Amino acid sequence: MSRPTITDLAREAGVSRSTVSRVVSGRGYVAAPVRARVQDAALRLGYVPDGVARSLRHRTTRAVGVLISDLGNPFYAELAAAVDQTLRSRGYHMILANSGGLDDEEDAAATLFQASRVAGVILAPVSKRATRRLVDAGLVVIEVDRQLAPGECDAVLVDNMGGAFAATGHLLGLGHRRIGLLLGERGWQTATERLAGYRSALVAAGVPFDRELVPRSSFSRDEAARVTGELLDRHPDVTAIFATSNVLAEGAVVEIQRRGRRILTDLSIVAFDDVPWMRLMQPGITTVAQPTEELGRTAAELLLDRLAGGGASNRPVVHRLATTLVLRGSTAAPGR
Amino acid sequence: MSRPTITDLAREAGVSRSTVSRVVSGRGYVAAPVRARVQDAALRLGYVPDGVARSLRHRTTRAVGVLISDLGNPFYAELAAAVDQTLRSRGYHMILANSGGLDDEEDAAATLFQASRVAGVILAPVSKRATRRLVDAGLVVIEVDRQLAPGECDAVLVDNMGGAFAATGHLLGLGHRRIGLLLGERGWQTATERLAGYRSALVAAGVPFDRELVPRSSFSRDEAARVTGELLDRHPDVTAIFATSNVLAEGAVVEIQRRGRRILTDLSIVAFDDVPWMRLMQPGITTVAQPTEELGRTAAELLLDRLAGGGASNRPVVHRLATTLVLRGSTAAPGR
DNA sequence: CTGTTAGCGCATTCAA
DNA sequence: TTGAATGCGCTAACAG
Repeated sequence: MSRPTITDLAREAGVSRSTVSRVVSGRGYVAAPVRARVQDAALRLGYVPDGVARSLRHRTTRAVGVLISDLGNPFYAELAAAVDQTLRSRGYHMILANSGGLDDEEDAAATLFQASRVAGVILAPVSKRATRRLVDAGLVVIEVDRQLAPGECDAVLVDNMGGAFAATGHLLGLGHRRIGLLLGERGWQTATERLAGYRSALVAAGVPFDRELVPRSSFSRDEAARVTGELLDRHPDVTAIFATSNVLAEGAVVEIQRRGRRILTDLSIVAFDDVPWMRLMQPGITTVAQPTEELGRTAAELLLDRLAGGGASNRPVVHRLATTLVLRGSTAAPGR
Repeated sequence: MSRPTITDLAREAGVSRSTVSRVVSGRGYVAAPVRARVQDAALRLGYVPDGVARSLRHRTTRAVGVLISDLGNPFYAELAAAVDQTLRSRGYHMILANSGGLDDEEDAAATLFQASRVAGVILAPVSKRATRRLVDAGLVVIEVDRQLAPGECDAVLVDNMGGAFAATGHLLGLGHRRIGLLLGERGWQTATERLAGYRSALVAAGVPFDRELVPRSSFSRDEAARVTGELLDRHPDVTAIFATSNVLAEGAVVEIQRRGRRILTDLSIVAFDDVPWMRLMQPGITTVAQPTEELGRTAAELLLDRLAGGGASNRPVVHRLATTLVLRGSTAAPGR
């Protein structure tokens, strides 16, 4: 009734358990006819090797812990999909968890990963605590999208500053001087770097930075909508908005529409992170595209290479992937 | 250097391994001071119980295999997120795999789940083979979104026929008589049921069914765009399109825009499956909303209940969740 | 209340 | 080329 083990297989095929082990694991010598007999029995019994027992024996698994902020956000979903695909093509699989950006959840996930004896971890970190703990426990860990523990593990990031510089520069080039910036939570590395890109573009153009144009908000759509409203109320001279994530952009668009203002004609908008709806809008949303699929693939490959190459032997590497400014119709000269 | 085990803990705390086991697993009697001593040692050593060894001993894990078609599709991503959340709140976690709608991939995932000794499986099935194998192996399995093995396991579905009936009825009520239907791959239960809803709404309105208005395509965005183009070319009398998934709707919208036709004014459109961009469009896309979060939560709860209640004791249950027609601006009387 | 013993299913010595 | 023996880390009788 319960699932067959090598012992059942051994009895069925009339050989010892060791021999069965050799054929199912594909290691060691086994005479061809014996091998065939065992394989036959395996098929008959519907035998599937017990990965748990195997893992205990090998003291590691083929599982990789993947921790992202929010599966509902298409950016993270695509990232996870890319990680999964790369992992599977090399015989690994993924234990996926959402942190929701909460460090308690992140800690819980880290514990889960440790307990599961995963081969490694890929995470979009929330606090450096979890990363550090995992690294200290001897696990291979890769930080992705954000880096909170530089020098302690590999990281795969995008050029946030360059992307933000390009986006802001594009608006400035069109003649905008009062540009609202939707940033999400401060303190997150992506936010900090995108802010830096925005500021340095302003400096390059000789336009003064006005902190009033950078309202505080969370990363949520609704808060982005709210602060967009406040921004437009308090600063009617704002002619463009740079929303530094797909969700923030969504909030901004919702609010602009709610007020009956029209994108492009009344207000230019640039986003960060290209997601499908931005192409569907009319006009399409100009945005800084991230190489999301490459981000996930690179992280997974880095991890797998570390595993093959014997862990954290060499020093940590950091990949910075380039972004691309995708011009669509949502940006034009002000006051048109 | 390697991770501490109960043996290390036992030595550190000066007790036997069984006692350590009792305190870390929280089962059995342990004197308070001894307990404290062990917990102390655990903290000092950074001990985390080995879930693999535990699983081997218990002959089951706290992992649930989750198989969906495509993480990149917001419907599945949201579904997976809901499953994950419910699972985690009850101490389980998720091994997530993408089938991409391919039965080979599904088989591979089923094998992985079996090998991983998951407590149960939630899947959006591709072929009945995998479900059957899993059920035969004694696993608790829940089919979600589609049911391919009726009577063999629980299923959580939405009222596809009712939703399609409502959507089509809405268009008919506005006066449309020639309604294109984008269905995706035939043979998928969702497609079949949505087609049935479309047809019965036509019957109810006394409008003849024309198979020419139901072009063949896959579920991909690009193919949806292509067949939308062909449909509009061959049948200029079509005044409305019903796209039965969010991705198909995306393709239809892209093609309509490419031709410079305008939604609502030139052509009404109704979708199935409410995703964020449909609210962002102007006009917003009228659609049949699925209770996606509830779908995932219900599936997870059903699974967990089965596990608690001792497996597949009682007969399979099927949940049919209601859909809601969300009226937005993309539908109007024809020829306006 | 605590320790001893045995074994979950598998892979790996080591002998034969 | 095959089999016997051992142990991965943990839990569950059972005896003390």
